[in-house]
Amino acid sequence: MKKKVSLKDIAAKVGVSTALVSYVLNNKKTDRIGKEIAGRIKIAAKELNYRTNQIAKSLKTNKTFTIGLIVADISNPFFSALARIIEEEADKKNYTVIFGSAEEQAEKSFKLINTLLDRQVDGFIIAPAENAESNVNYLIQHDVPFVLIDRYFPLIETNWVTLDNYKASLMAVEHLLAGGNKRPGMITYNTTLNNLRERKTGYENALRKNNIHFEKDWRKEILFDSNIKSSVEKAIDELLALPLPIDSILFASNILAFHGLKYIHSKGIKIPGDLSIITFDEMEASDLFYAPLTYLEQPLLEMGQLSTKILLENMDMKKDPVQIKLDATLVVRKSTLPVVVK
Amino acid sequence: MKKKVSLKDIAAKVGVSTALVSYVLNNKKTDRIGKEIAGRIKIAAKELNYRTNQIAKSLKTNKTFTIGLIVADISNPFFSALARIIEEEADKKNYTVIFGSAEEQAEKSFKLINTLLDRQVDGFIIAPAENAESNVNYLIQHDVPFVLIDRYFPLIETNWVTLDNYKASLMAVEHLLAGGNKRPGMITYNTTLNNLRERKTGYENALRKNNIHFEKDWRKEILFDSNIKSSVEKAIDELLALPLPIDSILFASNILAFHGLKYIHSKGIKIPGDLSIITFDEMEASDLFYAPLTYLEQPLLEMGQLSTKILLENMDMKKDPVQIKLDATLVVRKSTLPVVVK
DNA sequence: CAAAGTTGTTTAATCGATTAAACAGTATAG
DNA sequence: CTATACTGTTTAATCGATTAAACAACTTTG
Repeated sequence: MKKKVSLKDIAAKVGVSTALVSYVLNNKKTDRIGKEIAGRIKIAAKELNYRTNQIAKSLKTNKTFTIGLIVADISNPFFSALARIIEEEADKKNYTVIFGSAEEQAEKSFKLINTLLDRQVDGFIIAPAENAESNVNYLIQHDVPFVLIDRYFPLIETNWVTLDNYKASLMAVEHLLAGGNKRPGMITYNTTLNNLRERKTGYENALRKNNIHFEKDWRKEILFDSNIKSSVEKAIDELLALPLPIDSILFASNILAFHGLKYIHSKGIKIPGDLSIITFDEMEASDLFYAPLTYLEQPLLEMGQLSTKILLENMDMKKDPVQIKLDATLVVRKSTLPVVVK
Repeated sequence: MKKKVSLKDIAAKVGVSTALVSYVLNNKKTDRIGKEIAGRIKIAAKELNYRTNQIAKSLKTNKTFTIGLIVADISNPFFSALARIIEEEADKKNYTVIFGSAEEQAEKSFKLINTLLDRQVDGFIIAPAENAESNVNYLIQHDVPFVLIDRYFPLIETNWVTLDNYKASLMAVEHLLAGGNKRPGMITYNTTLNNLRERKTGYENALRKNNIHFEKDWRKEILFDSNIKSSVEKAIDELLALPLPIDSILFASNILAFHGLKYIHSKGIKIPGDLSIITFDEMEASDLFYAPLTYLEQPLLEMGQLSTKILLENMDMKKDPVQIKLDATLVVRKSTLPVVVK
C-alpha cells in the first residue's frame, strides 16, 4: 500500500507548519489566518490529493465516527434490510458501520462487543441474543452509548426501538377471529426473548378478549437450535390432530411460516378455506404461493432510522433512555378469510 | 464513554515503564524479561481489564486489521450471504469488516472507497458496479490490496473470484434443450457487467452448439433502473407473442425470476408443460410455488472464503493476480421437463 | 581483574493529526 | 512614543502503543 500524503507533506510543500495546515483544512481560526496562505494550502492539499488519516484523528480526538452493529445474523433478510438502512442513515451523518453476526449467542455477542470496543466504536446498535442481559449491563457499566433494536430486556432501563409485538399479535389474532375463525393456533419459538414473549401474550389476550378459552395445545413452541423444518412439521401435525383441530395459524416469524407453508401445501390442505394463515415479517416470497400470505409488516425504515438517530444523539450527550414501540401494519392478502368491512 | 485503561495505567500500577508492559502483553523479548515482573504485569492487566486500543496500535503499526467490503446492496440476499461468510472468515483471522452499499453506482462506490481508505482499511473486497473501472484503477494506482467478487473487468489485470457464468449459462440452456425444449428464451439485464454478458454468450453458444438458430427476439434485456416488475412482464408478453413463441426461459437473476414467475402464474401458464423455467441464483422462495424452480446455485461459501483468503495473502505480500472462476451447481427441480438420464 | 557479554529494564522517538499556548511583528491607543 | 492589542504563524504537548537503542547492574571469560 502506497504511503499516504500527510499534513507534514503539505506543510513542507507550502513551507509552513503542520499546525497551520490543520487549521486551514478544518476551517478553524479562520479569522486569524492569512487569506493568501490559506489559499495556497488548500491548493497544495488538492494537488497532493490529501485525505485525513482518520486513525490519527481518532486517536487525538477520541472519536472514531464509527458505529458497531451487532445482529443475530446479517444474512437474515430482516437484519440485512435493517443493516442497509442503518448504514445509509449513518453515512448521512458521516459515520461508518462495522458489523458482526452473533448467531443468537450471547457469548459470541460479548466477544464482538469487545472487538469493536477495541476499535473504539463510538456506540452500538444491537439486536441482543437471548440471555444477553450481562452484555447489556457491561455496556452500561462502561458508559458506552447503545440502542437495542428488535428486542429488549424489560428489567434493564436503556434505549430501545422495537415493534409493539403485543399489539401486533393481538391484531393478527383478532383479524383471524373477525374472519370467522374459531380456533386459532400459534407456532412460535421457545425463547425468553421479549419480542416473542409479547407475541405469545398478544395471542393469549386476543383469545381472552373474545371469550375464547385458550387451549394450551393450540400453541406450539419450536426450539431455537432444533431442526426448524421438522419441528414445524411436527407442530402442524399435532395442531391438526387435535380432537377439535385448529382452523387457523399465526406464525411468529417468516422462517417458521416458510417451512409451515411448504408442509401444509404438501399435505394438500387448502389456504384459506381449510386453514387460514397469518405471519409476522414481510413474506414477499409467498407471492409465488397460490395464496399470498397475510402478514404483519414491520416498519424497518423507521426502526433503522430511529435507532441510528437515538444513538447519535446519545453519543453527543448522555440522555434519558428512549424506548419506542412501533406499530406493525397488517397487510391482508389471500391466506386469511375475507373480513367483513364495517 | 468511560475512559479506558491504557498501558500507562498498568505501568503505573506495577511501577514499571510502559515499554515493559507492552513487551510483556505482546509476548515480545520474552527471553529478556523477568518472570516475576511479567507475571505481575499480566495480573495487573487482567485486574484492570486492560484492552489494547487498536486505534493507537494501528497508528503506530500502520495496520488496522480491517477489511472494507463494498457491495451493490447489502440487503440483497446474495450479498448479505456473502457478507456473512466474509465476516466470519475475516474474524477467524482477527480482521474486522466495514461495509457499505454502493447501490450499483460507480460514483457512490468511489465515495465509499475513499471513506474506508481514510479509515485505513488494509484492503477491500468489492463487487464492482457497472463502469467502475476507474475505481479499480484508482486502487491499483494507490497500491491498495483488493479482490473483486462476483464481477470483474476483463481488461484489468487484478484479483477476482467469480462464477463461471459462461459455463453455467451454457449448462442451463443445454439442460433445457435436453429436456426437449426447442426454443429457449432468456430474460436478462441490459448491462455491460461482465458476469451478465457471459451469461448472454453462454446462452447464445448453447444454441449454436445445438444447431438452433439464435433469434434476437428470444432474448429480452431489462434496464437496470427501470421498473423491473413491469419490464419483466412486458418481456414475457413479447416472448409469448412471437409467431413461434419460446417454450422455456432462462432468467439471469433471482429477482427477474421472481417477478417473471408471478406474472406467468397469473396468466395461468403451466410450469413445466407450457413453459420450462430455469434461473440463476438460489430460489428457495420458489419452494412455495407449485413448481419449485430449477436453478444455478452459486458456491457462496467458497466464493466468500476464497476472496477473503486471497485478500489477506495479498496484504501480507504483493502477489501475482489470482483469478478464479467457480462452477455453479445445477439444481434440478420441477420447473424444467424431466431430462433423460443417460 | 579488566574486558566483554548477559540480563532486565528504561528512554525516547515515532505514527499523523489536533490545539492550547507562545511568539514575533504590526497596528492602535493613550 | 511607549504600552497594549491584534494578526498571523509556530512550538510543542498530546492521544496510546510500539520498538530500536541506551543503560545499569551482573556474570563470564581470558
